Amino acid sequence: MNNKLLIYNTLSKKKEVFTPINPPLVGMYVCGPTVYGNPHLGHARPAITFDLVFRWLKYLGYKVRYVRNITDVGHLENDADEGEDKIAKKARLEELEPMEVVQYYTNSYHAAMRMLNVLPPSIEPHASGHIIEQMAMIRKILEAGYAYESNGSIYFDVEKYNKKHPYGILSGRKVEDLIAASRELEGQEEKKNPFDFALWKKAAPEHIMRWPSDWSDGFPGWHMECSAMGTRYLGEEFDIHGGGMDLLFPHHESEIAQSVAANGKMPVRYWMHNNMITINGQKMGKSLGNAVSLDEFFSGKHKLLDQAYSPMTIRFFIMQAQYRSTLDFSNEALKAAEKGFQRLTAAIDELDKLKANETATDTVNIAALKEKCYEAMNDDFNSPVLIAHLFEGVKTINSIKDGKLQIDQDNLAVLKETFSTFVNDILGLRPETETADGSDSITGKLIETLIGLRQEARLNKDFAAADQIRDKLADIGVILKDTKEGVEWNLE
RNA sequence: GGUCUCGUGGCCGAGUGGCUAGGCAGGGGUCUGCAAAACCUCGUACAGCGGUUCGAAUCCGCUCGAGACCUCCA
Repeated sequence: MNNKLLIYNTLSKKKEVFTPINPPLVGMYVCGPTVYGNPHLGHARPAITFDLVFRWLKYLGYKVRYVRNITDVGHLENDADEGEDKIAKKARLEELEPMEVVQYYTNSYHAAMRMLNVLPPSIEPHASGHIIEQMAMIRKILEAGYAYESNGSIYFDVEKYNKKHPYGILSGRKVEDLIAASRELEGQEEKKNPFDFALWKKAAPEHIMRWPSDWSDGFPGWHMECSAMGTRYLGEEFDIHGGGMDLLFPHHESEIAQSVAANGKMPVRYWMHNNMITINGQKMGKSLGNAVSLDEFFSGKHKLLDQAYSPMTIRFFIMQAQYRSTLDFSNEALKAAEKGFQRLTAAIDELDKLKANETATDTVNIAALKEKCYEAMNDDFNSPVLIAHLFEGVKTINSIKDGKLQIDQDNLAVLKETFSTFVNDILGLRPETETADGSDSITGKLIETLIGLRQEARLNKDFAAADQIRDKLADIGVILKDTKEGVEWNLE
């Protein structure tokens, strides 16, 4: 187990060996949701991706401080520096306090994350709770001369910054290209250049969310929160910063510029970006109107969905693709994931019941399988390859069960440990169906009784009666399987 | 228009110079009263055209197609 963890770094566009700044400590910051709407499948992707990263780093023995923010202020509609705050707009439309909107959608985000078995981060800071830190950082940028005041608002001077530091180092953009590509938008006369971004915005009179500052009653710009909170909890330099690929520019690019301007150093060693969920080949996004919320997946109530999909099906579906690839949503693909996941969990049930055979002659070697699982995760968190290896294990388990293979005590122990580690702890998958051992409940006893009656019918070769019992049980969601060891049942 | 990414069998999706990815669906078989499950087995895929090479899905060039970012989105 001496292989190294490789992480694809967006900054270098290469896989790099992961070397933390202060081992065994690891600092990781991931951009969380702007809480103005129900969480959708697109939110699940980064949450699950970085949950996997979090779990694996911890498994490797690192002490991880995982910070995932809640954006509850400063995220504007339309142009980054104009338009209404998303939260404030929702509050106005629904006649709620902005913080009511924030609380409501934060709750629903948390609920969805729990369903998906996403571990809570170590710290979940709110932007609105860190206005002081954001103002302090803006002051440092002003003192360093990389920002200017205009009519009560503070803007970052991209052109000046770019003379000493490359603006575009992360996204591969050049300021000259930005000039050419920038559109003429209204209300930008305050800025020296259209691509300058707001650090602080003076609030219009009708704006509800506002704080007093040295410059005006206003609110921080969107990019400020992540820089300020990342610095606050992880230091001026930390290990990993993650988020969706759509945040690469301008959000993350601007974070780098802000931190370099304020602190004089690159804030992050490894930038990680998950790719998008697509639907019919197009990005799933709230503004595109093709987003399906997680609740709709769990209930099946959406016109694009043929059926409901359980949280673990969604989780498995997402992890069957590498995080840097786009993942295309379709009912067919989700159903395939559902079946595959059922096959995996069924094998895990069997694994508990397997017996070792000490006189085994052609016993299987599990150590190699475990090693391959380990290598897959160390290769930039390659969950689809990990899952492929686990399915090799599934085949092994089923063959042992069928008596076609034998396993000794040591290998059986390793096999159980491997599945427990990689399926439960790392992939974070948990079984969803109730197993057949619920025979101590009244319901269980009733089912066992009916199975007994069916077995009598079968002995008497009264197959019509036997099949009728099986069909009726199936109607209420109890599935029977006749095996060599007897009848197994589980709930659908 | 600029920057970038990608095009893998019926579907999803790994791999990225020579060695079976895997899952789902489908065909055939074993087992079973039947069914289900499981196991065995089959399909002979890498957008197109050219080039490099002993050898390319994998490298290079061109063509076609798709997508992302450049404005809020995870």
